[in-house]
Amino acid sequence: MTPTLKDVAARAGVSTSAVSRTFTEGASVSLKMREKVEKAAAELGFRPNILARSLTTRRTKLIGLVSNNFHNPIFLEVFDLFTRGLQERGLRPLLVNLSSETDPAHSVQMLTQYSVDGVIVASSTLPPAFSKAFQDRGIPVVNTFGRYASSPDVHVVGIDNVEAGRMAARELVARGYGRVAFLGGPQSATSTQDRLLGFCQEIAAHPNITQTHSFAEAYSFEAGRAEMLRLLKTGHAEAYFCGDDVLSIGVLSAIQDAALKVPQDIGVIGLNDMEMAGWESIALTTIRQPIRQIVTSSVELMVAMLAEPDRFPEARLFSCAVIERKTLRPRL
Amino acid sequence: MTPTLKDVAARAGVSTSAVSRTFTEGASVSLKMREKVEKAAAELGFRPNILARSLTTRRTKLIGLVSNNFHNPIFLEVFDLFTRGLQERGLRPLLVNLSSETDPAHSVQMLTQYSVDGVIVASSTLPPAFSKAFQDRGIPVVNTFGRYASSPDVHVVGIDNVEAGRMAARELVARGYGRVAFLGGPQSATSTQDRLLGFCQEIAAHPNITQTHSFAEAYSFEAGRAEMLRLLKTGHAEAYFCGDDVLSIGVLSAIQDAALKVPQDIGVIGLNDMEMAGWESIALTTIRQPIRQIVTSSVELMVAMLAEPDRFPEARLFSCAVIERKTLRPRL
DNA sequence: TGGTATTTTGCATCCGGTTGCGCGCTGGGG
DNA sequence: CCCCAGCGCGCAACCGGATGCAAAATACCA
Repeated sequence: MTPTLKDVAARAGVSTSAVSRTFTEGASVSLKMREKVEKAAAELGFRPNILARSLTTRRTKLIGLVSNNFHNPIFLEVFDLFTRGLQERGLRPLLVNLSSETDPAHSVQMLTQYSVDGVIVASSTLPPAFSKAFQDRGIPVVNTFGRYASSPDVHVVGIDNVEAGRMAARELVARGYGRVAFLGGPQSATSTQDRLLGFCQEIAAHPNITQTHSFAEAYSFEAGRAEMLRLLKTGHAEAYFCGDDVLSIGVLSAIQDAALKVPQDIGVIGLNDMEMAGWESIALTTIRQPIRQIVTSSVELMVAMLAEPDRFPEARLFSCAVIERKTLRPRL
Repeated sequence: MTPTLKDVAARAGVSTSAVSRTFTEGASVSLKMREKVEKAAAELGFRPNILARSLTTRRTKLIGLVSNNFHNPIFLEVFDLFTRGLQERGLRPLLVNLSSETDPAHSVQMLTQYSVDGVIVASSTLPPAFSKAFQDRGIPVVNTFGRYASSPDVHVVGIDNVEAGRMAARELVARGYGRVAFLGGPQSATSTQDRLLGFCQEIAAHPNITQTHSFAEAYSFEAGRAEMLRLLKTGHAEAYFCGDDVLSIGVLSAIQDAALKVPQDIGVIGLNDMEMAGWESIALTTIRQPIRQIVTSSVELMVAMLAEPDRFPEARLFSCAVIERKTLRPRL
């Protein structure tokens, strides 16, 4: 069907090695030979089969892109940036959706069966042990949005979630809220844990402010909305720091249902600054996580690891910033 | 590093063929042999290398998943459903983002270099010729969200966009709007063209209703908002059929900016029924496109084509339904 | 022009598996 | 007990391409 090395070699009247070499960067081929081969190849429409090549080169240029977050719109942006970044560098994302796959170990196996050159784990809700499993198999890993402290053996790119929690708390304090709360994502997510930690630390420094917290079941609109509806029944705080924008938007929806006003009755601050947060009908005050930089940096780190596999594990943390819109009352 | 057939064969004291056969479905192996091999394989943690295998079997189980729509949240849902559907059937999505890649022909080449078993083109803004390029290379293609009429040589799964356009028009007519408009996505998208066509057809049957139309530059919030802001300056219609929900939401935002009320001053009906359309703060009246069925059906069609490559091209069209919320005034 | 240094080239082997073919073994029927 | 059928196994070739090595071709220099 598709032409092979052999076909090209036959047509050009040269050995297969010669053909192979013209398609191998840095191989020794005379100009005359190259021209002859390229002509024959062009006529046949030949392109080397990367999978066959990978058998000897041990490079597939396949990168496993693993995530379990397919319900948060911010991840569409993440996938967009990842796929483009990888493509620009000649790498190909093999997408793995862990939402349904019961056993993560299974996808470790699968990705090794496909000889991926590396794996990017884009999630803060997957346990660090998962990322480590690849490492143990000798596969370079980058854990994007991961926790940096607990796993010094895996590369991490993201933000300092503890600091983000503090930042949110400082913002609520600055606006004079007396009863504040954290409404996090899944409690098992390291990002949730860290944001809560930072939040509590900061609030603790202000004895006159009371703090409570609870968790939504997922980083999703529905989960945020459901949790807030529950809270509204039992009495609520003056302001909420939500672990994520999409969660915040769910929360806003619940508040609206209860015929309460934001920011007059309740304040809300999110985290991420997804595109939607800026839409007029939402206008969410939030903490911007520099998604673009995080993803770009993750790709660059992956490329660096491919060149130098024994690279020492590294954490790349980016700083966040408060984006003020209309869901918190003014600073005092 | 990772154990190979040979290693297992050596440890089990059998030929490599025997090992290969125990891992090949339907091959002839005695029970005793199978046990011996499986024991050795388990001890070594052996899994056959799918890429090497593919050289002879000519099956990679890799499916190219091509799209250029990474800004419409509905596509996160689409990717979620696709990846899960493919995974459940042992297929692996190789994701291709065509937004940045200038030359689509390049990705045709790339996907053939990776010997993908099939390609799913999930887009209505890519020209049918693109899907056909795979067909011509002998690669099974499914064009999800494609246009069924113009390309009887490529499998298409989606909706009848002309009918969807009619449906929207009927809805506006039923609510007594006198000056209606279509605000479509990119004019080059077949979906836009067809929806406009149906819309015009239906309105034409009502001589007392006037109709205009214009196009946003992309299926995105910003594009919809920008186009509506422009329209508001030059005088606007009573109701708009937007080619997509995310476009509609952009339109709603623009209307809000102009201090106009929906549905009192302007009516809006979208298309898709993305999750967000149901959120309280948006409450978009829209035409539901059965995304789940479309994607599931696309995957099933792909599986069928893998089993029977010469299958006759087929169009699978699903019907839509109006979901009434709060952006159109009541029926008369 | 001869001789050596340097490229280029082809041969053969290998990457990790699969598979057609033929042989040996087992088993059942006569 | 013999014969033949049929299953199970190993041998060897092959999938598409990369590469070490040595031979061949070219370049360089005196």
